[in-house]
Amino acid sequence: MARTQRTPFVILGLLGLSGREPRSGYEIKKVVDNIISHFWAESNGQIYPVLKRLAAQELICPEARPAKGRKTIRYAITPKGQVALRAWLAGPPEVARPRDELILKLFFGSETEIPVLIGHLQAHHAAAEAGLAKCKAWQTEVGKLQAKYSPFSLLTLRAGIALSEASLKWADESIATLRQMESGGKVQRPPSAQK
Amino acid sequence: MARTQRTPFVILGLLGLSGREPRSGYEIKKVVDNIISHFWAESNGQIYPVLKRLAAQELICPEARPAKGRKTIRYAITPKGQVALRAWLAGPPEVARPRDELILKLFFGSETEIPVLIGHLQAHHAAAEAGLAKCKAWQTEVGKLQAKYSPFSLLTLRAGIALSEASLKWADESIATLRQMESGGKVQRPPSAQK
DNA sequence: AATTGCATGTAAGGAGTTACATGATTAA
DNA sequence: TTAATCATGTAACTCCTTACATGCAATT
Repeated sequence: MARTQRTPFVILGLLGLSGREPRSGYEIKKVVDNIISHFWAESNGQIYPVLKRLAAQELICPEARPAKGRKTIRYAITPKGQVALRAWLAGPPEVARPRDELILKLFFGSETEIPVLIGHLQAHHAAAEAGLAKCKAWQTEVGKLQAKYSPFSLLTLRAGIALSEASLKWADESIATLRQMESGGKVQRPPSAQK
Repeated sequence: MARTQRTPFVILGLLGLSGREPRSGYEIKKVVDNIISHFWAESNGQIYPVLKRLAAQELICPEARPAKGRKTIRYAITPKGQVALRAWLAGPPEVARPRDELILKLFFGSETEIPVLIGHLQAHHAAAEAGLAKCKAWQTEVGKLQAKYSPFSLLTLRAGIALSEASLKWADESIATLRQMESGGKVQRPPSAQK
């Protein structure tokens, strides 16, 4: 009985955001990818069916005017939908079951050649750096257009930045440790970089 | 066609670890829960079927002697299994699709009362602190028994510690920011705590 | 004698992904 | 005209979890 579905609440949340402008599935997908991609992902195969279900439950409501030109269905959140959203938001956030493949491969490092591990870490480093840059760019963007964005998005961006930076630093240290191990130095313990 | 299953490789990896002592499903589950729980989780409903499949593929091999007393089936990794494990370890680690429910609820914070958000953050803080303590305890344990543990486990513990600490610090700052917002201060931006 | 821990497993069910299908509209 | 983008949707498939079932052994 897998964890209960979160997609409905992502949709309700986004439709409830500033202005409460009705949005189509396509637009929701774009917002997810562009704005909250550093902590959330959704696929179309999930969005469209949920959209229909939410409409059937009257938590969202398809826009009356059929939007001349393209065939787009924009949905708006209903009062009932807002109630459901708020109830969910008030509940304790479920903690994701940890599953970090990079760490796992590192843990089994004795079965691998060190340069391979260093490669994995470098790839992770690059990805984290890209993510960090994106968060920082967003941060200045949000800082400028404070009218458009909620102050809460700054909180979440800070999370992305803090975690990315920590991860980056750890990757650097780990690469250094692995290089030492490789060059014969029997380093049994990574240098304690803590204060 | 969901992401390919990682459980087989967790099992192969653990069976391939120091000593290559054969282990039962029950023991594997305990090792996962006790030693790598800060970055990986497995359920019995996954372990036992995979164990059978791996045995059928001859990547692992059930122990000959039936272990008098209890009915336990211990498996050892085969040479073929080691090849499979190494091939997987050498491949690029897949990055998990991000899905952080705490951050999501924070992002939709305008639909919630601030004290509720603070509660979420405090719960997260407590959990992160517990995780951090566990990693640190393990770190000293591994440091003492260096013969028993690989130096790679120190690398992964450092990851757990670094990430927990960053998360903890972020949570503290966020709680402070929310308190300011609550007490009327129109704080539009969290205090930039970066150097 | 009863409870706890050891130990292996199965059944049901949902979440979520990838990949494909379909078609309209706009820009080159 | 061709390609890219807009836009919605479905099908297949699998991972994974929860919950239950079963029984032996050791302890209290």
